[in-house]
Amino acid sequence: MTVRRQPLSQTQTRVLDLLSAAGRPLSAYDLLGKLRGEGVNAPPTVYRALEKLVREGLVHRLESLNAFVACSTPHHHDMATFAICDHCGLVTELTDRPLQQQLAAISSRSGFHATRMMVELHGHCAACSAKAHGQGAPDQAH
Amino acid sequence: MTVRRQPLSQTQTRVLDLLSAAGRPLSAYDLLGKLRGEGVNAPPTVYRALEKLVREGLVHRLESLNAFVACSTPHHHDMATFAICDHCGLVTELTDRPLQQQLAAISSRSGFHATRMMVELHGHCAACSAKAHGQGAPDQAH
DNA sequence: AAACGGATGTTATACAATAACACTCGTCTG
DNA sequence: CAGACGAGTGTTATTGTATAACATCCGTTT
Ligand SMILES: [Zn+2]
Ligand SMILES: [Zn+2]
Ligand SMILES: [Zn+2]
Ligand SMILES: [Zn+2]
Repeated sequence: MTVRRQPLSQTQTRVLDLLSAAGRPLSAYDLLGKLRGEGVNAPPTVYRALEKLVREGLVHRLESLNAFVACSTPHHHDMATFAICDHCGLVTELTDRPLQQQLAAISSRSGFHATRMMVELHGHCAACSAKAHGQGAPDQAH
Repeated sequence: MTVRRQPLSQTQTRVLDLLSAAGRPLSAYDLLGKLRGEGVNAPPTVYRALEKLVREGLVHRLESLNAFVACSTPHHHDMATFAICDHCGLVTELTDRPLQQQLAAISSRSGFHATRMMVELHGHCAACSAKAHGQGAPDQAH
């Protein structure tokens, strides 16, 4: 099951690099901000690059944050699972095959055929759970 | 585990009724459109009502659609699972306790403590799958 | 009476995404 | 070679989603 990968354009590469370097989700406008002065001046360019990268499975869109992250292990999956720390903004991409199967099973019980599954968990990461201990500083998303 | 329910205001009741009557997701601006002429003229009022209803567990926000639906079985859950038909717009709220437990288990492997779990499946409902049979009319979201 | 919480109104603004159209460039093709 | 084509981009404008900030109202509490 080899995945054919189209070569990336200048802008697409640049966007992917920025996301990888950030190591956290960035909004399209965050990216646009970083790309101003490099010849990219308007939203459509950024959105088009992101669209391509998502199509290629190199980037995921986090629906609950309106933001994008570089895929941690580009393996061309229709399903992405994320644990999002509402305190420090850390996002961890999880992979769990049984979960994917279970989700497909649950939905198909009602005759549903899933083509795209998104799972986003909000809460607190290990570090922040340890620190906060029930209550503490207000949540932020960086 | 009885859930204390604050009484709803006029506007909150009205928004919930509109969502229930629609039987499908509505955006905040859809709701605002229906409420103009009833004394509601600006987004904040709608968003505040929605915020309250979501807090009370009577309404869910669909992150991947930027829209809201009335909870099919208001049972005050932190977790909601939705199957969204990209063809006809039908949204089905699923409940599966084992899934919730499995998700908690998967995330807690990495020390994550989830407070809110969002699962949204996109694909085709039973009716549309039967009709389309592999390919057919373009998807729409109504 | 004064303070308070909850809801609302109002204006303005920020943030997210797309429409529509023109242009370039490399590749394929007759 | 000329022309068609696809992918990417630039540009301007617009639509859609959500919140900030501040003022008002009202019923309850003290
Ligand atoms: Zn991934
Ligand atoms: Zn954290
Ligand atoms: Zn529900
Ligand atoms: Zn359908």
